[in-house]
Amino acid sequence: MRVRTRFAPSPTGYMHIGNLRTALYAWLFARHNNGQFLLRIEDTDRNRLVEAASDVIFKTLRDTGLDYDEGPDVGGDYGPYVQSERKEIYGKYAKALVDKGAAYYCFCTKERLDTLREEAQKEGKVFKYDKHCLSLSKEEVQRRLDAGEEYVIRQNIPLEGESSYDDMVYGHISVPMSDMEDNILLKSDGWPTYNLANVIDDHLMEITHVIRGIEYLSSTPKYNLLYDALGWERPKYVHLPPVMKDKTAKLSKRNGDASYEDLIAKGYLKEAIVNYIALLGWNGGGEQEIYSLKELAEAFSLEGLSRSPAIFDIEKLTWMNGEYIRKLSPEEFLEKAAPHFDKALTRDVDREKLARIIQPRLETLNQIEEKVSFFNEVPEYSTDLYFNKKMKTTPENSLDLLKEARAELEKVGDFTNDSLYQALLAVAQKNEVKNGRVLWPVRIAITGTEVTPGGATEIAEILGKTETLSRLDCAIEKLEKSL
RNA sequence: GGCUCCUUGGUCAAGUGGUUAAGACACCGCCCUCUCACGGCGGUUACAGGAGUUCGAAUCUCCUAGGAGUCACCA
Repeated sequence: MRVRTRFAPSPTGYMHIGNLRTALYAWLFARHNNGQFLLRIEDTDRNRLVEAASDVIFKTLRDTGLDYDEGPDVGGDYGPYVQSERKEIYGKYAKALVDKGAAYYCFCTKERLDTLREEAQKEGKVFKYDKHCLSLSKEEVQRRLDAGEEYVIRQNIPLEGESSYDDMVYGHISVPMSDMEDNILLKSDGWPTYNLANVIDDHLMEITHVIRGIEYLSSTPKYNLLYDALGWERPKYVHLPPVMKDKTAKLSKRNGDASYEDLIAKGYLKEAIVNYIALLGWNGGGEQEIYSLKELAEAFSLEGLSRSPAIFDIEKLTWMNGEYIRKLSPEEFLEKAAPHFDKALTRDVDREKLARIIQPRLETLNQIEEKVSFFNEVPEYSTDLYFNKKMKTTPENSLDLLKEARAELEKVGDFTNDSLYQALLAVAQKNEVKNGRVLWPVRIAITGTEVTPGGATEIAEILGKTETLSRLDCAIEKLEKSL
């Protein structure tokens, strides 16, 4: 039997990390087993429609490399893949369930239900529908249907016994019938609820493994009753633990927590995001942490899935992102950095050289802006920056060496790192001081910044001779004034 | 509250009756070094608690505690 998995999100307009991870795992399982992966849009809640929300889903899956064999925008033999285009199908099966006695028409008004709910609450009990309409005779049901009365179709849960199944992650799950309610399968607006739609679609689309969030773990026995009533084979189930923001709260857009788009906007690489979330709830048993999508597909197995919630740790993602940035070829890096350079640089500098010194020092692409701003102009700074204990520099001793350094640098024809470094080293040697005594002040003088990506001579090379000397002159002048 | 599930360092986690209880992030220290970062080396920190089974328990059982999910004409 060929493995078929699916990702079935409801279109909300963004892709949150937990959802993406669910899609990833479903995709990985399918690919690992040489199976098929499909996308289905669950939009049966007509009150919550969001304009063009499916586009975010299409785009994110395409972006991350989670290609689907069937789906709304790619077609397939089991379509349509959007639930709102399958309305008649659900109605048909809802009625079939009624005929089999597994479901029944219910005409109870909102008012009656509310009253019941209130009473239950007063008595401190959990409200459960009382199967009131189950006792209606066939004739009466027909009469009220003919009269055009509003109705829903409810699942008829047996009064006794239990329903159980074996989850591939959580093991044996068993729920007493008495704890299940006669949930609504078909709403009064004619649309199905998730309870009905997921069962019909997963069966019709021949899904072999249902991979979804843990929120469905305890309602799955109810769905199984439907499979049984229809005489359908139940799929295998793989429920996934949640992705948490902290110990007690789930990651959610409502809390302002990062979505996939947000992370991309913050300068994270899609490969790093995918790699990181793959490890949030799964591991291959070994020590490998950096995985390409392809490697993940090869290594993925259900045994590696965790049962406990995982907290989303942006720090580790950030570290991993740094790893991915460093792995980029110079060309790839330049391409990804370009928009940030455009934004950050007002002066014309050699981007290739700049890229070379900055690439190993980045954890996110967005850090480029802050790290290169001194190339545009020297910021306001205090001459206190010339104090450095380890280098044994002070504004006073810096001034003298700066003057000497300036004179030497002016003589350098080949204005490259190596030559510059040699020139400054010579200054240090001549004065019989440690290298830092001259390198530190030079770097401060030409950057006005305590921490820079790269050393004095690397930066001088990028700045160029004219700019370097001019900055040195300004710095010398500034020092003289302050002393 | 009922039901279902979960519980190894701050975080992700390996571990399936006998281990000095891995590794990674973070943190700290040292080295490298023209600052920072990278890299290298080292360090602090964990089996939620309690009973039991067993020669022996992070691993099996039970209880307690904590947490999560669910209990909609949302998915």
